[in-house]
Amino acid sequence: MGQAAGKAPGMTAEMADEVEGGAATLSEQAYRLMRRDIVDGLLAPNQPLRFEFLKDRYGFSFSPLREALAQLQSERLVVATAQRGYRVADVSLDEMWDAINTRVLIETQALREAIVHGDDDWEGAIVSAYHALSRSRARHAGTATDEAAMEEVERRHRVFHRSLIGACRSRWLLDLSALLYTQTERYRRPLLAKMRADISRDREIDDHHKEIMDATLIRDAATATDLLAAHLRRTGNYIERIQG
Amino acid sequence: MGQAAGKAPGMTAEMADEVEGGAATLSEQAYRLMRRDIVDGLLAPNQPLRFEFLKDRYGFSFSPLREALAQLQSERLVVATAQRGYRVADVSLDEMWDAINTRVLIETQALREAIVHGDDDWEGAIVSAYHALSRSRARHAGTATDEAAMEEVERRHRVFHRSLIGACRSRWLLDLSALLYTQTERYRRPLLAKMRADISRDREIDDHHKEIMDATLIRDAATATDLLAAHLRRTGNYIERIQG
DNA sequence: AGGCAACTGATTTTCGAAAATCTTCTGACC
DNA sequence: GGTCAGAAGATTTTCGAAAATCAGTTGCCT
Repeated sequence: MGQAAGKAPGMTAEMADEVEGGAATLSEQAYRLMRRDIVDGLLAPNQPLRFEFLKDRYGFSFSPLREALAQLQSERLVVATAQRGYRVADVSLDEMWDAINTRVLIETQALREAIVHGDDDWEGAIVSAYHALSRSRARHAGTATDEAAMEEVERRHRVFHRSLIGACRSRWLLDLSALLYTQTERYRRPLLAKMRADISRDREIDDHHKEIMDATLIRDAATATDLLAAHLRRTGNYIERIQG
Repeated sequence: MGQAAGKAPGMTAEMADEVEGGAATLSEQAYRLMRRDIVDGLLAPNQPLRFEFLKDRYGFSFSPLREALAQLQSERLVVATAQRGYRVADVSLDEMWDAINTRVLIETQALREAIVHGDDDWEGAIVSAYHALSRSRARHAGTATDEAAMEEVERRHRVFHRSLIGACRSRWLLDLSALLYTQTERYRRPLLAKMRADISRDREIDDHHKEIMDATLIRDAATATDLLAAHLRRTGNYIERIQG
């Protein structure tokens, strides 16, 4: 069972489900679990990652854990210090904005290229992803306490964003997009419950998604990329406001 | 001895010398050595990386080797297949152009930001780096057989390019620039001897570096970034021509 | 001749102990 | 009380053997 599909930096746990049934090594499993927990804030920024603690938490012995940490290190989700182990990489508003702005740079370029190359299937995937997301959001509107519902919305949210750039032919742009998505999720996901409880904002988000989609489908690259950039930055502003 | 300075993705072996005297773990050493050998083409594209082979070659036992490979995997220099080990990531002209174009996207943005934020020290670093590179190139012009001389030129080449974006305040752009630099070096370094023996081209390169520097120093971002993009793509064209 | 199962050898991955290193505590000295 | 050296305990990293898996070969059956 190859890992080529599973090894793009920043690949989400959802996308990894396709190979979950395959023979993922223990280190691969550890990598995914830890990455998820870092992104969700369950492993806190700057938290030391002691091996006995990780062994208790995840049930893996040290070697797979170390391999997973080596990968997470290269993705800047953990920081290694020789002889003194690993800790979760810190977060900050500066880092958040750096990640957002870099993500804007990458994803607007990926969107531009998708708009150039996209075909009917690509358009269909966008429409379908938007539809699923929108319905899911509406069905669970204001439901800020149902974990499974929120996970479903998040999964569809991810699929929607990914579908926009689905026709981009640059492997590097797609990989970096996924990497930066993960980084920015570290700021957004811990605030999910609060954001989802904000009904008017939730409605706004849906509108923004639709505007991005519409501009994309009529192949208006300038408008689509502007809307995407604004959407990403608006989330940053919201997070900044909440964090104080 | 912290590894924060040593862990930026794609950091070159030269920059790592600053921490070489520190207590680098065996896995860190393995990572650096293997990365260098992959970039230099000594570990060939698509070559399986057998652990006994690596143990013989580098003198490390399996655990540090595995950790190093995990890092290289996240940097797309090796490909992992569950239960079947690792192999060096393949190269292709398509991949080269993807890496070059993505590098152009990242580095032109980094240069734009450096031009906005750069101060006298930054300018001084550029001038000094250009001077050192140019002198080194002239001193070793046409010397395509002296390894040490070529390494010196390459080191200075790297320092020059890095100095251009030295005043960029985005950690992400700097890290991604280093990562993409490493990727594109996989195509350039194996052809170094041939390129350095091409005297007229070598003189041209020097001229291009100067033009980029001059535009940067007068803060003409549009010209500087155009020249940088053209420089990077010209190298791609040269490689494409040689490879057939 | 082709297909399949079992076996053998090669290779990868994991395990846990040993070695190495760091951190904290204790006791002696000023 | 403060400082320093040594000891003890905690933690990390590495090692190499065992367990797990893969790849190739052999033998049997149709």
